[in-house]
Amino acid sequence: MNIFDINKVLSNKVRIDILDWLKDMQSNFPPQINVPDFSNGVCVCHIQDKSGLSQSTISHYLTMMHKADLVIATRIGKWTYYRRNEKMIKDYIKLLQSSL
Amino acid sequence: MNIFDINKVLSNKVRIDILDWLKDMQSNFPPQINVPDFSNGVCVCHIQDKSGLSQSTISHYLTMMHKADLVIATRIGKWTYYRRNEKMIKDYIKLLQSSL
DNA sequence: ACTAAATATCGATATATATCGATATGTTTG
DNA sequence: CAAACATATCGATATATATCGATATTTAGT
Repeated sequence: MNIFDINKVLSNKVRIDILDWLKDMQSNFPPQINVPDFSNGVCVCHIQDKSGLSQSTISHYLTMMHKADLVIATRIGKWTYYRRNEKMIKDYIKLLQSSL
Repeated sequence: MNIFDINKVLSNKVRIDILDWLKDMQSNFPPQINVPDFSNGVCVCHIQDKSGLSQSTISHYLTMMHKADLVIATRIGKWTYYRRNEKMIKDYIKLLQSSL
């Protein structure tokens, strides 16, 4: 893990927003249809709807957040569900605390 | 204060390094000549020497770090001394902790 | 006032990021 | 297996960032 690489991912308002929305999926997103609950996260299309950006842009953002380990991706059928990687987020903050 | 604006400043290795070097100025920089100690920080030329980048680049970096309130600048004579703004750095980490 | 030194700003260029629409890939279902 | 759908990837373009050398500004000492 590298502070400035993660900071790059987090230097964009929409990506910070996505991480924030995923903190409370029940209130920020419509109920899931193809899975019983939010335990795997939220599908790309709902994040896209909320962001107002194009499908390709949001998919790209989620991919880079996933490469930085900030989110966990789960493919179920046609859908990919994304949720926060709380451990990584905590580790990142701890690293900042100790090294900044 | 805005998380992603500060993250932009901190999404560059050299700028993170500078903040780190300024944590222990005695061991990271030669003794100051025109001022008695490091209480106001380190002059631009010493930071430039350590970084290996051009004078204009380092001056630019320090200016943006200053605009983000991450460092405090003090002009004494021909020299500008930069030191960490510990309060701001703490506030930034706190904000990250509470909002990320 | 003139010169030299330290820093800041300007202008240029190369590289990176943001963002889109189009296309490809993978999955489900008729 | 063909069609439909969700997501991922590609290719393009506009904007931003990194970085330099050159120039301007500020200050100190003659």
